[in-house]
Amino acid sequence: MEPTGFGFEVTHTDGAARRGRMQTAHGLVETPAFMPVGTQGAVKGVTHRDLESAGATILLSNTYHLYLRPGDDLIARRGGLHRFINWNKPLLTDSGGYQVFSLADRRTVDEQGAHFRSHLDGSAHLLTPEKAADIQAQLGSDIAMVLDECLAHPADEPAARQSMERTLRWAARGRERFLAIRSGQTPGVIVTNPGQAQFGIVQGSVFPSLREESARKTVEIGFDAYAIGGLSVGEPPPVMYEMVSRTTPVLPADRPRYLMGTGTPEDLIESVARGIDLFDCVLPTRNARNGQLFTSEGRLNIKNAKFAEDDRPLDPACGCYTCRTCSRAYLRHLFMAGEINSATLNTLHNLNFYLDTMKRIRDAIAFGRFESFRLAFYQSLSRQPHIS
RNA sequence: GGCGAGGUAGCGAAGCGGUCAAACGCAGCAGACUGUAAAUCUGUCGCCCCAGUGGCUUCGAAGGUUCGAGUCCUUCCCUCGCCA
Repeated sequence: MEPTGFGFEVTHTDGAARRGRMQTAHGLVETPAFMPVGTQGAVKGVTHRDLESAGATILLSNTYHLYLRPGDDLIARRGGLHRFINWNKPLLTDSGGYQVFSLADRRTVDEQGAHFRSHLDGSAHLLTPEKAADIQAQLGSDIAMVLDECLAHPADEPAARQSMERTLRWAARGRERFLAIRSGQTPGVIVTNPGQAQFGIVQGSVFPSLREESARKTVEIGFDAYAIGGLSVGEPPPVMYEMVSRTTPVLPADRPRYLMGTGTPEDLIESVARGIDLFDCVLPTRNARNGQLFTSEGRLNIKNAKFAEDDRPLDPACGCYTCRTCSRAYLRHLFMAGEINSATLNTLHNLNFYLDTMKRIRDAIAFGRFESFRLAFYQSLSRQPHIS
């Protein structure tokens, strides 16, 4: 373990896939891992207790949203995000880089940073790489992300290069600020987690040479670990897999690799096969609220009329609370009736499915059987495996 | 019994001579969702098909006026309100 409280150890490899242990200031994360998304300090529809019993070991939260409401100062006065939300396990905070993408019509970007008009009250806010580091220091997450520019797809190569190079300059500034905070040179900033680590983010759109250059230069800046950003933004999955394949070999083998914002169960498996250790995605939680459930036999839309009198569990192969206690007919009724329990039960299942899939992936790697796991996974979906 | 208001697609409700198979909302049916402005959004929603500036049948019922009627007239049936 490093002085920061952060460390990583690869315990097994199977092809490019790795199984490992990531140490943070609030505990250990077995990798490959999936991080449920709790943007505003909560995963929508479920309690922390639900998350723990589903096997979540690390949650993701969001700098931009918590800064706007309730404010990082308020959270710092409560002793930091862990204490405020009463989650005593690892936390990662995204920097707000994704909001540069998702709130594109409410912001402008220049060299300084991203100028936002708050979606809550229209007020103006400037998020710089330094500010993102300050906010995250006050939140006290175990892993802070550097501010990047998540570029929309498609982008042409000159634009992608320009954006990637700006992200590199922001990365250097963000890193410098992070180190200054750590060494106590920022009196105005309340540090609520001295063991916080910081990850850099690789950009470069869908251009392999830009991805490779971004990875190399981000590593040169020197972060605790590295993420791949700007994917899962509308490009075809094979393109994303190709970008991952081109990027992971450039990243240090002794540091975790985090593919941001991904993905479908297939995406997770394909990315683990290419050397990814960490994921986050809103898909299991958002789609649960919208009636789409992930099962061992593929996706299922509980809204469909064909489930109205279907007495089977969602996924006979699943042992989650929802599958143990609810029929498809009941879950459909709850959705159609707009019952809050619908969101909760569906979210519980989807997260269980995702986290269980990750556990199976870890076990498969440990036993050196990841490729046969991958093939079996496609077989259960009655689909052809991806071939790169 | 008298006076008044009204009967439009599964429900609610626009429509006041042609551009009406008929706005809009709900319900229904289907789809999308990938570092969460999302319990959201999109499509569809009389019947038929070769799926289109396509065919057919509709706006309480029956008749009528008109080149043309959901829209005007007559009669009837039925709802609701007020008065007896």
